[in-house]
Amino acid sequence: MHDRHDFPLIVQSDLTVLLDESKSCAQQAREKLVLFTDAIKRAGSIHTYRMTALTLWNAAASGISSDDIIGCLSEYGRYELPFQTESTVRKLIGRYGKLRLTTDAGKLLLQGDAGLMHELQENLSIHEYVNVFRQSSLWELKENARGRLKQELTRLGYPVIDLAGYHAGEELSVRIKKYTSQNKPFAFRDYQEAAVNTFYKEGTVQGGSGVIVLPCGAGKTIVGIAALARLSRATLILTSNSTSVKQWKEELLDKTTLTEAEVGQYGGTLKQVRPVTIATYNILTHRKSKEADFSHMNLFSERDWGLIIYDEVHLLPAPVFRMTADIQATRRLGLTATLVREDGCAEDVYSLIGPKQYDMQWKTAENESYIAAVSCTEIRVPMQKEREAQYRGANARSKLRLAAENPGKIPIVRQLLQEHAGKPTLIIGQYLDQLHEVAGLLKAPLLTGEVPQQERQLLYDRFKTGSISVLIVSKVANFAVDLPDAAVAIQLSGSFGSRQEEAQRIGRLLRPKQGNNSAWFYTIVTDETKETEFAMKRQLFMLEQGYHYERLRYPVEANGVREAAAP
DNA sequence: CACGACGAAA
DNA sequence: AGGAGTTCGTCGTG
Repeated sequence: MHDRHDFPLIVQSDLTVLLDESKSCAQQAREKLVLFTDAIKRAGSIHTYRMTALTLWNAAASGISSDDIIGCLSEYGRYELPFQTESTVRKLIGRYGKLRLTTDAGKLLLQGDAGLMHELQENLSIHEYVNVFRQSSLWELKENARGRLKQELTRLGYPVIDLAGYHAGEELSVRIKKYTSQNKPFAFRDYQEAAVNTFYKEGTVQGGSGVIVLPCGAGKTIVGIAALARLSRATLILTSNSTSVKQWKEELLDKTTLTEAEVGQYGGTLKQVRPVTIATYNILTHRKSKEADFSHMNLFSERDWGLIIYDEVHLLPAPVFRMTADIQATRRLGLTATLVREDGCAEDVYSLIGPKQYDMQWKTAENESYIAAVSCTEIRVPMQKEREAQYRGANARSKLRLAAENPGKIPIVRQLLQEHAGKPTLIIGQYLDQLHEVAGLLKAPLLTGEVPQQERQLLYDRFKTGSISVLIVSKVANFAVDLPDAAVAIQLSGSFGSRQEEAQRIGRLLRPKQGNNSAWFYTIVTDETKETEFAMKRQLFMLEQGYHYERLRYPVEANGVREAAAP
């Protein structure tokens, strides 16, 4: 075999794949790799990706074959594939499509490969969902088993293709407007149209439930609206917070022929159940006391919904999964910028909402100028000399905080502000103490959870018009949908390895920009502390999306911060 | 009755 | 492994 030491992939026998970024073709390899893996680690230029049953089935659901995967691994692999890797991949991908849920004469059936189903019959956990084992390749299921059986089989390692169909739901007359309320021409972008086409194939039972993954700022709401209009049925929209509820309503009224009287908000003091109803996950899971039922879950049955949209499906709470298991005959559309869940419920999203139907790499959206080009930089500053001893003596949890609140970060912030003077800039942090201090030093306004809505609006407006160019924000910024976009974001501290958080924060920068469509994201961490590790974990998602973090170190001399090379 | 303040929950 | 934010519902006040 000729020398392949310059090839970027190293495939390991535990189904992890190392990508060496420094090799040629690494970017090409990554583009293919991310279609069937998750990113799990980064150490220097070596990125670790992993194939799991779930990543492989999601790949299979979007039309990728074993040959494509084996082909990619062999083409870019430095060594021959380890023993059994190929067969394991083929085995897992092969399971996709082996089991199908169907209906016949009103009965729910599981059909498939006789050998496999014979084997599964040994699993006692399956029996409670089965009415009659008619044949080894055909089981008649209990009426309410559809969701829970899928969940159980997925857990056992066998995905089910659900072809049991959907009930139509209450009809609703709705069309997309050619011109928005402000008389601007409106049309779907190609990828939005394509996403909806995969989700809903007229006259078939395929699609109809699943997840569409699009970058922040690529118009997920618009995709939801397109699906709603395509189906023209009563729709329940679930989302993460009340700002987002308002935003959905505004978009619906702006882009469709739906009237005020047809769109209801369910939450707070308003409990409207209308042909299109928007609610938060929070209210669904709210109970009066620990023992009481989830009384608001009735919302699922209060109308004959033809479609349920799960916005930010990566945030979906456990009780809503349970409810969703019971309504598998209703079409379901999940929307998200990232399928990554830190709580391990990705499997439930797959089995109960549906497989991934469509996704687009953030880098692709950037290349097409749908979103701004963000350059990401991690800046490492040393721990202040006088704090080093304190840091060493501290316990694990105060260590992180000491590192995060390192005052040595402040001069860097000043320098970055100078570099990007005049551009709308967000300074984002995790600890209120630190943020208050920075706000005082920089004489910039601070937005936290305790700032009343009115005042927030005032700050947003002033930021939008440019009368203030720097805004310091706490975690409110993670989900405040109406926070204006910025061109520069500086992250002073962030929470433990939350990829979602990093993605949300960068999402703030993505709206296309005037001029050369550029934006900058800086994350400042204290060198040689736990904080760098956390930062690395947060960056995984963006790395998976093809973003590259530049890394700078700021050496300190006796008299302070030395000038570093401009990024 | 409308509204804001407050505590509890997850 | 933790801090911050959000939301609901209740209670007190004008």
